[in-house]
Amino acid sequence: MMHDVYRRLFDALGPQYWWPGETPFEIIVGAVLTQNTNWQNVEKAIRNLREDDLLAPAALHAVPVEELEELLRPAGYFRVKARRLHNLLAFLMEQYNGDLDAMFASNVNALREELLSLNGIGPETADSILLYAGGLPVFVVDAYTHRILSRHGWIDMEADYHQIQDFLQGQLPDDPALFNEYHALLVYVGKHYCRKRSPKCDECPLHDLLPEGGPGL
DNA sequence: TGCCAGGCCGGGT
DNA sequence: ACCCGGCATGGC
Repeated sequence: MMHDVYRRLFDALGPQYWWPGETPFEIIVGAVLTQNTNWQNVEKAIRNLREDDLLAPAALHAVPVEELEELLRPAGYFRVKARRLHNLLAFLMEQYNGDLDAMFASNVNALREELLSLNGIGPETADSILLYAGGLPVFVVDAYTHRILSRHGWIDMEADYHQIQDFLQGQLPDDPALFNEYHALLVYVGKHYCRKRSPKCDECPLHDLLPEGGPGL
């Protein structure tokens, strides 16, 4: 079922060319900055970092947290995010000497647990790092995923992160490229057709898959 | 103009 | 175990 949904979305919308970032490190930074935040604001902060040539582990780790705060200000929650990012960078430097390839070469599940143990890295941020920066086969679940799947009645409203992740991965081949494209397509649908307040369900490519009587909320 | 955005943490029941 | 407030900027 969920694989058919993927094919439907891909046929209707085409490839999304995600994640919107150029290097694995930039993707990692973006994953932290985009927590509950509009991507446009994240881009401003990343632009600040790029202008100062700080899009590399050692260089960014060397920036004092107070300076980092100012660079991250446009991304919102800037004090929290400066600490979280610095914290993640310390981990990266201490455990892997800033070598991302080395980090992603380790066991996926072990690495996932390590990331989750860091303050400020929850399941979505960890999985975004693993999939989009590391190319590892982990499905990223986000607010859009939850909303789209629950409105169609495919999952329970109360389903938690891991239930949704297992539900999807259980029906899909273990393919990072597929997980990548699928999540990107869900974000597109979430932004354009499945908004919180003004959903345009009747224009959504999945419209005919809605349950009888319209979407559940 | 208010409401919202690709979460996560910590403290209170 | 659950629930909830806090965190903050910029765009529509």
